[in-house]
Amino acid sequence: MTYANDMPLAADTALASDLRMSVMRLARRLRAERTDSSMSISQLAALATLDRHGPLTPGELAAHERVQPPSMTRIVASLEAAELLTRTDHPTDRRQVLLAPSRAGKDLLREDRRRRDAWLAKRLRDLDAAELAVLREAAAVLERLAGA
Amino acid sequence: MTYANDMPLAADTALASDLRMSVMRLARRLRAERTDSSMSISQLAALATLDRHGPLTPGELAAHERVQPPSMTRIVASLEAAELLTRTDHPTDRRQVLLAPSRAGKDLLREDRRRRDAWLAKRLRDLDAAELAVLREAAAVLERLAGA
DNA sequence: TATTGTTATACTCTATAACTATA
DNA sequence: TATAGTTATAGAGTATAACAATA
Repeated sequence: MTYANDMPLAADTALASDLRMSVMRLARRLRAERTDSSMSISQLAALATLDRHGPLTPGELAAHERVQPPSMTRIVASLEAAELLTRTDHPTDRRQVLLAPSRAGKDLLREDRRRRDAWLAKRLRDLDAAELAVLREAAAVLERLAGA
Repeated sequence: MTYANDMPLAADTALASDLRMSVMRLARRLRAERTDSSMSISQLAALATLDRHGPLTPGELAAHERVQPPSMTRIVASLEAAELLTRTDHPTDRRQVLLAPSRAGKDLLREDRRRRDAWLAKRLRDLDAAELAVLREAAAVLERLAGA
């Protein structure tokens, strides 16, 4: 029985509301489990983006993080001072530079992820098999929703 | 077959990682759908807490929002200036005051939720019946995880 | 004397505008 | 002349310390 496409819009609206609240609430809890309070959210986010996308110029990184270039200049400077990223010359354009996480930067990101995963994994142990199965399927669907 | 409780811990760690990433990513998208850019995140969050928990004193509200009392003084002052909340005298202690959202404040919160729900509901229409069923069950599980 | 809330002041983060170096 | 990045400066938002009013 595939009634979902025929259901009144109200049903999806209620699901949207429930889902939004539970997702936002869990996200707040996960956010609170940050590793290193010495690095700000913006600094960690910029470093994580470099780790995901590979080397970027400051301008590209600013665009990705939706901040203005001067703001990224400061974020990059602080990460560089902490030796969490490295700058290398752009191969063809001497105005530009390429940024990448250093070994220490990668280690910090890995530790950050590890701690958050550990917090969540610990709570997953309180769930039964059926609930875990639901989450396994839901993770993929949530990912698609976010990317849409 | 209920193998989940017997599975090696690594399996839950992988699920934790996948789930964390998808939840955080969706939360970012939902956050970006804010209604009213004239009110900051902190202001909106404080107002929403008053709406959920009923009248609170400034001190209680500061504790809920994890900010210091002087910071809450400023947030409350701005909400009051915008006529989004009201202050009433505490019934027994003249040092304290009770804060509650005004009618306009409730309307603003409702509009904010409506817009976010609409964004998500629109995307839910792209899913099939099985995926919607998974999300219906997952919403409850996620809620429990967040509250744990 | 302790507690609630506010005022005074400083720090962090981000923005816009102006500047330097390179294309 | 246009573009990449930085420096100078200003505006939010939050914190700590000091203060006023009430318990």
